[in-house]
Amino acid sequence: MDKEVTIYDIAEKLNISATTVSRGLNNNPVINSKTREKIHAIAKDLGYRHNTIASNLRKQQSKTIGVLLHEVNSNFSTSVLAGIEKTASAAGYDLLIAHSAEDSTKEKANTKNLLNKRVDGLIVSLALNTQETDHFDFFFERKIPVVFFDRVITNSKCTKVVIDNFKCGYDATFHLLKKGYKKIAHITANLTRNVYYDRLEGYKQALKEKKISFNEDLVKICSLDKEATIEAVEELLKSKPDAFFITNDFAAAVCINLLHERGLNIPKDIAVFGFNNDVLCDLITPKLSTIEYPGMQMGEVAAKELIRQIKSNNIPKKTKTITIPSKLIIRESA
Amino acid sequence: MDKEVTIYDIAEKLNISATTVSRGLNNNPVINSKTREKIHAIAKDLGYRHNTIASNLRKQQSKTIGVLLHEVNSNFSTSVLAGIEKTASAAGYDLLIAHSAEDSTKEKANTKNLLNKRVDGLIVSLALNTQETDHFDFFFERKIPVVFFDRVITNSKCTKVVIDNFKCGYDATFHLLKKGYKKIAHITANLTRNVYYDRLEGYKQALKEKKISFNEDLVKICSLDKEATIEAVEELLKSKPDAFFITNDFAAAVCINLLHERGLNIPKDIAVFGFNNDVLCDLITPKLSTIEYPGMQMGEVAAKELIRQIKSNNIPKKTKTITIPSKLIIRESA
DNA sequence: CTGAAAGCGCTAACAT
DNA sequence: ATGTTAGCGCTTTCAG
Repeated sequence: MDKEVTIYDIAEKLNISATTVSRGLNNNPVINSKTREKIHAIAKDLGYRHNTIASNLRKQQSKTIGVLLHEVNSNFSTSVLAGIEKTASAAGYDLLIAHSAEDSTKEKANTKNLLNKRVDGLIVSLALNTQETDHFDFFFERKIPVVFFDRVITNSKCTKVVIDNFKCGYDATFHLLKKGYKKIAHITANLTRNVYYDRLEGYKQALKEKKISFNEDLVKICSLDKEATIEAVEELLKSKPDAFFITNDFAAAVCINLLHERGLNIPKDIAVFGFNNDVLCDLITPKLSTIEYPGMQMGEVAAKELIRQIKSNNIPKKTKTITIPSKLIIRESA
Repeated sequence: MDKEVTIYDIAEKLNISATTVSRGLNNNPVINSKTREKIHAIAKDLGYRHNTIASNLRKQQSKTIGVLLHEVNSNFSTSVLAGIEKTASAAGYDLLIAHSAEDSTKEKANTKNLLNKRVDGLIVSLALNTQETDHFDFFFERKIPVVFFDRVITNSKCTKVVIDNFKCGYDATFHLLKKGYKKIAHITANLTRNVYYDRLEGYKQALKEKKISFNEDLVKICSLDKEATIEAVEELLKSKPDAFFITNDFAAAVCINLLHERGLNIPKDIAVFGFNNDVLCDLITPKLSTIEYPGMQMGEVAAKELIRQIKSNNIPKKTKTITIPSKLIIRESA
């Protein structure tokens, strides 16, 4: 690497102090505007670039937000990411993004790395198999703000941005029941994650209100990818359900394909209800009824709250839950 | 913020020098293993965390790769991102991600920011409306490796990872012609971006070989989002095409929906051919024929090449183009 | 195997 | 309005 130009080089050239140069470059109003202009001119001339690392070391901050995602390769994750990016960059924060690939071990390593990188705050969605969450204690102890979204910690005191998963599970199931479907299969994922647990509880509650007893055989836990979903649907079909409530639109679309192959008509013979309101809902046949799950908004709200906590240096003492509105989107499949 | 523990605190506690502590923490083999263990123990005890910022300042590196995306909210972008992330994190690099939201001005600002942040290298896909590319000169001048992928600079000497867009455009068109379609409409985006330009050239070449004269009225440039696509399809239908070749699967799916609404049978009345091999291709009816566009692999290759250049400190003097294999995926729609 | 000294580039406190 | 001094926390000589 060629020698980098520093503020000292500029100072020397102008016969002034490095301090003045620093102030000039930062447009500190205390500096004579003539001097400031000269500084900027020489800086440009010499090809100076601000050394954010040195500045950050001195200022003891990074102006960077760590984002810990369980997976980046999904529509929902990216919507959230887009929301975070938009809000953070508007406030002058950079994003350091890590993803855990649904692996708790990697999540821990990433947490530590982001801590070392001195991120000013952290936005997290937990990996599927994360059980203990003590790797976040480092942040809590140091009073570095952490905001969880979607897949959140359930026991610890923390800030979380979620949708009302219980209500969504309830509403979807209730909608199916109201339409006359009685034997509703449910495909979902690891119940240690709040999102899936709460939806299942909502499902149960709706059944209860309609005096339908809960049948364990109608519930399948799987990873919601294509193969796992096909397996789950095939298994569930043995119990002859008249509807599927699946906590992921992609998986629901896979299910619809399989039902079509079996010659079933949707929604006449069997209904399918998804979750997320992914773009694909509108593009498949029949169009998928689902729950709107506003990822972009979730990202925006999470980032906004985190930045607020960073700036005010004020972390809520108690659990703070922000609930994003969600709603039923009824299309053709149910 | 509570006072952070530094290597000096550890040194004091053990009555050794900070140098030794530093070496111990970095597992420098020159240090007595007993001493090393003691250092690690105390470090843990005091809640020490490595200060990457200070370390980076001293070492004059950041172990960070800047990623400049034109948009994060798409399946393709995220596949690439996942590929980059996987490769980079395996090699110990962090990702600083910025997106330009298809805006050249934002792209420039991001470039500068990443430069200041001392990223060790840059991976870029250009915004739709970027014309001049002198904002990358800062990197070239400083011999900081830059790898472009997908939407690349066409004139300047640089490293690029692409698919053979010309061939893809040719193959898709040729396939349609071979199947007997003769009046092929083409919907694509801004032709200053190589990807769209090259595909159009491929389209023209295939027509030429089949002695079909190029008809400008059958080509529409648009942003490929839902509204723009609908408008483009409606406009093109006036020319009574018997096939659509659309350079984006999502837009192709929107087109199929619209054609269904018009009561047209696909592929009997009219064919639709997409681009990307998005997951939705398999889920819509009819299943979409398309071009496989391996985003994940593109990301992996781009990151691997960038890291190679960083480590070897060896930037190719001439343009280096890496072409990722792509292929036709024939399903039901064409 | 360990330590002393220096310095990465910047900015904040304290002068003037 | 500008300058002096010091130090953020680490690693890298160089010396023992």
